[in-house]
Amino acid sequence: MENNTPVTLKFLAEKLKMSVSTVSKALNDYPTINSYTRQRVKEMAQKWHFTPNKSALNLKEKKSHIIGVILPNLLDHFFTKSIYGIEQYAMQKGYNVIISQSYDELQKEILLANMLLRSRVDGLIIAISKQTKDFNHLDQFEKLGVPVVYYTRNPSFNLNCHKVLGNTFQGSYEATRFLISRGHKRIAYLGGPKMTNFTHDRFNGYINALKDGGISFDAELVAYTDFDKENTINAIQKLFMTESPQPTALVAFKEVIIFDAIKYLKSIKHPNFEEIECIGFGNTPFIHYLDHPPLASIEENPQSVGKNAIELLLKLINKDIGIGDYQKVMVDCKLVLH
Amino acid sequence: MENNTPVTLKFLAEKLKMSVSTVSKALNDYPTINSYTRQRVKEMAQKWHFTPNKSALNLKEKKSHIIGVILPNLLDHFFTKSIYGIEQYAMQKGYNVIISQSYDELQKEILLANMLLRSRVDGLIIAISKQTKDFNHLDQFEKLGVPVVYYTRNPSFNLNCHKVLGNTFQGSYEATRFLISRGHKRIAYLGGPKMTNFTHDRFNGYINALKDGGISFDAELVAYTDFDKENTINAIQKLFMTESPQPTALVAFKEVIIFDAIKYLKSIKHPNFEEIECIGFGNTPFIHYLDHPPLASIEENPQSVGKNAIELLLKLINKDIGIGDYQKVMVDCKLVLH
DNA sequence: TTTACCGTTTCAAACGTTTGAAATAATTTG
DNA sequence: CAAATTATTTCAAACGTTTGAAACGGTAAA
Repeated sequence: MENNTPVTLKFLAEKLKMSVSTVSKALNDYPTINSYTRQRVKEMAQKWHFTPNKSALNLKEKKSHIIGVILPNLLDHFFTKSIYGIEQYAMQKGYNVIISQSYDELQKEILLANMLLRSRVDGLIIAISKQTKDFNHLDQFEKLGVPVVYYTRNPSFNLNCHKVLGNTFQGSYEATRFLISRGHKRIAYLGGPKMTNFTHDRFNGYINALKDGGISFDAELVAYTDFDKENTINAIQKLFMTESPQPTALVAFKEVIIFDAIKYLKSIKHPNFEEIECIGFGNTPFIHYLDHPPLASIEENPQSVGKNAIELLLKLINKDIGIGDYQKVMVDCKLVLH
Repeated sequence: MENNTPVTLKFLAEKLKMSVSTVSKALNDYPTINSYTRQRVKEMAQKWHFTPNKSALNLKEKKSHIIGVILPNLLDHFFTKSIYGIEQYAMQKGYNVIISQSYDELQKEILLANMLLRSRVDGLIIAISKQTKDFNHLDQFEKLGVPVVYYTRNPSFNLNCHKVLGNTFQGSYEATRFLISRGHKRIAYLGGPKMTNFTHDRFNGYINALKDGGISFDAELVAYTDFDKENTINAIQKLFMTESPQPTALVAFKEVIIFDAIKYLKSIKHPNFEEIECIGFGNTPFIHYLDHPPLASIEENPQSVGKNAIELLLKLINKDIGIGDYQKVMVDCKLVLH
């Protein structure tokens, strides 16, 4: 409008008839700069809406001020909400966030990781794909000094890495205890893909709750699936189409899986599917439209998980924490009744 | 690993005992460079995994290679899917995408717009909030030569701007015709927030379909709402709690609104809510879990809308199209039966 | 008057790239 | 064999910022 020459330090310096370095130092509050000069510079900068050129700064500081985020997909509300926590905090600290989806495919994840590495991101936050068992494509980040924070999903074997996880043990413990308190004796457990440890903790929460509640464990009440409907149906068949006494309640590793389960039981006209009380991880807004909504949801506080992940990552980037000093952050879950 | 000095042009030049400019020109296929030299340079670059430093390039080219995207939220699957179209194409062309959510609030949108402008994005793609009536915060982009593409949501009055829209006229026309073909005589129309024109086109599609189908228009069959449940209930009351003959079908500006409608009708035990045939915009994966799913969905092809938006934006950034030569792109909808 | 020492400002190099102009090397021409 | 021409490489400036070192003007001490 007024002028189309870019407002740079040089521009301000010419207006003020002083050198570029004086202007720079004045804006950065160098003590050697005369306070009157500093004031004049700041006024001029404000008047012209000066903003330091990020590319120049990046070049100088050898940083990109970009954080890479890889997650399986954006259709899962957990991830969508966690992004809000990440973006909010990153933006505040002057970082930009690049979000990319692996669609739970290892090949795609590798491609994205390489892409982000080439983009020279300053750090990476990742929820690994369900296929990821090998971590070469992620280890290269740390080798180059780029910190990586694993969030939500975490390799089952003891990998040395920074992680931010939902306290799924506590989540399924509470859910199971709640079901026990409602009088259930036969509570089924439906677990997720075995390759990521998020199954493991949930299962232990269930087991411990049973023990503490004085109910003996029955392996027939446990089945596994993933995000594939067919596998879910198989699992449901294992749990509900047996000779032994049927389960009257269900704890599932993901709430959406319960929807598939109920739909299937309904389709085969399972005699008392309406009475089965289900609780799963997640808190889908959609739930209220269902005729047979789950009894409760385990709210995973995705926003908090996201915020913790970015907070940790920034500490690593700023070397407040050593890259080899591996951290583990747990975020509690909360049982939400409907 | 092998070495921690950064792989730059200078680094390669020293290895090859030639000047930085030769290396640069060889990599950029300058015809003045000897082909043998070029080959040697390229081999060396490959060997050391050379990638040009983006910050340096950005500084030189006076670009950020960042595209800003502002959208109301990520919980709506339309937006989530449209992002995929945007990101995919942008990444391919060497651009990064910053996504931010306005939560349909004008104040937040203004904040984000200013933030992105200060971040020196090369272009902006925006789905305006439902509160946006004034465009100062967006006009400043074009004034500074930063192109803006409005997508999906478009100001109702005739604003000169670049837009990529779903062909909602065609979408609701087809939906209405389909309902007529199934014998419906009283088809209600439930529209959305009036401030954005996306209501307008949909309504016209409905009207024209009625006309072409030989059904006379009845103002009593039209009501408006937004994303607020209470307003939806009011609208449903207007449509379904009257003396005059009840509607037997419904066309809604958003599919999720239908869920609220059905839920309400069910809760008040509306005598024949199960027979009402509904069609809305959107194609929610969730639909299959409902006991009374809509008859059909109007698929808006969000991915294609996103892709068209970023394609147009990049053309504007590269000045293949003049910033003042306003473009309008329409993406057809498709009726999906369930 | 010279020297020393402030407080303040400016110089100059650096970050990694591109690119027109200038310099050099190689080849052809007369 | 010198001159002209062409092919190839290098120089140097620029993009906008930061920052240690050098320079400046002024005052105080010797």
